[in-house]
Amino acid sequence: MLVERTQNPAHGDYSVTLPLKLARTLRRPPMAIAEELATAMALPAAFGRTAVAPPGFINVTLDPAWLQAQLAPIAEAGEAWGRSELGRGLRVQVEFVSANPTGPLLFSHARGAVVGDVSARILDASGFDVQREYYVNDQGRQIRLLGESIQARMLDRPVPEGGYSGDYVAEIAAAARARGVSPDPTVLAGLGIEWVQGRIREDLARLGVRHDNLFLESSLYAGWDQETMTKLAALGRIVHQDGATWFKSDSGKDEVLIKRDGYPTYFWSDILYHRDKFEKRGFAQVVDVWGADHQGQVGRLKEALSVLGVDPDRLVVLLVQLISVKRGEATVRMSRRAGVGVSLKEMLDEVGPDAVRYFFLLRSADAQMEFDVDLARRQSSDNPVYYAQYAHARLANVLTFGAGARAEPAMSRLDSEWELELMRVMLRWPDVVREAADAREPHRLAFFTDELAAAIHRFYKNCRVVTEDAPLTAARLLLSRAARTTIANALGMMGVAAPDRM
RNA sequence: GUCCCCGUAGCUCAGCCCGGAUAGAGCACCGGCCUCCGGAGCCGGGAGCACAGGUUCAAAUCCUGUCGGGGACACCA
Repeated sequence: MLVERTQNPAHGDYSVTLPLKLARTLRRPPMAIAEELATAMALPAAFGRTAVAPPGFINVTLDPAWLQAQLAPIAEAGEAWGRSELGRGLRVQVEFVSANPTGPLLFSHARGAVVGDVSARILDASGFDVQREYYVNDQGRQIRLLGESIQARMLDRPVPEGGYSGDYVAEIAAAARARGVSPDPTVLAGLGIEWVQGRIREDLARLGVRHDNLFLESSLYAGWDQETMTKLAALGRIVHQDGATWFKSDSGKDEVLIKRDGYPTYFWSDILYHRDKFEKRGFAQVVDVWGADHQGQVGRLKEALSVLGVDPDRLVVLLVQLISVKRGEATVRMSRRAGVGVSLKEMLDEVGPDAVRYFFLLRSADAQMEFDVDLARRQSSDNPVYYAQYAHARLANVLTFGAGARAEPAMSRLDSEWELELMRVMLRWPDVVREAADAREPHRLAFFTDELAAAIHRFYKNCRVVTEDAPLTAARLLLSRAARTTIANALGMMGVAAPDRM
């Protein structure tokens, strides 16, 4: 039987639409079915009353006494409130950011960083064994160009075609000179990668993002490549043509694996890398967070995995849509490839990590978005993140204020619309986490948090917590503790601070 | 030409996967609220499902098409 939440609280907490769906097959009026079903239903004690409403809904309402009885356990559970073991310790990897180590992170990378990080936090809270990985393209043309660019800088030569020319290149060159490193492009590339990775780690740390593992692309070519190539050849999937090595696809559109110049394509390294995740390291599931501009690569990678005997459904690719940054009247579209735009560091300086995270989480990953820098800066105190943080700070404050109270809480007196509404909202928290995990949609956390904060503010404004009435005060303090626990956990799962004062 | 994402209030976005009862939020705008736990707040107000068909008792939600915006279709990364 389908039970769903009502949109309108006046209709109760849950509704059953089965009578409407049965009307045709039973050839009876839906209202009559509803009446009969409502009488026959055996409901758990949590439900107070049921009502039948036209054209054939059965509405059920949670019993206030049941709601009130949930508060103490929530406050008691603390950080555990909302966590579950639904994942049963299944090994899952979330791979995100993975930007080439050829320059500092751009603001556009931050969206994937936040989506990946919070996805990992959600899976972790749901009882999965999560590893966060960063894949480092530490070889190939771009890395050679990085080395040559640093060399050019050291020797005061022009930057090579397609090379890198940012200030950081000069910094690396200066550091190399200071350390007496010889101007050899290969050595300098290694130095450059090290420097850039350090800088990336720094920026991510400021954003509250960390990885458990760095995986080097170069490690894929120590035998794993031959082994995989042999396997594909045995499967009849390898074709040599025009001096290159191709993957024979069922789509009719073959793809190059090894170029005529002997270097591997990204497709080839992707195959090796993902086969490594599943076959060598044994992850049950892998979540990749990619920019939308890589969308075309999902299908071919899954086909290759499938050919190699890996169930492609074990790989989930979250495609994060591109963002544009608006400054004044100018809008700059940012793509990973464009290589131009605002640096992450700059944006962290301007807006702060909490606002950046919350702002990204207030959009679903598959929607393009525009980030208005001037707005984010100018109206920082109106930013939704402060609304949520303030709700937490208010509760922290009132709990301190009422700390001395000693009385048996009169739970049944928490019966105003604001108190009951706050309980209803906070009790949804475990469902929100589960749904966010199932759907891989971190943004659900932010929308829930916003709703919870609103319920907290309304409760606070309409129900004075600390009064002469000791039993009522005790009950409202307990409600405040449960609400604070919930919003602290929600903010925490998003990696956003939950301050006691602000 | 083919494929993917998007089109909901003046602006930025939820809701669509899994169809239900007056479609939500923030910002902006208008009007109220500080003798009392923090006014970064609360209360009230106007305004919207791109378009056209179809399926259904019921469509923002499912299907088809059209029109817009973005992205992808390399021996680039």
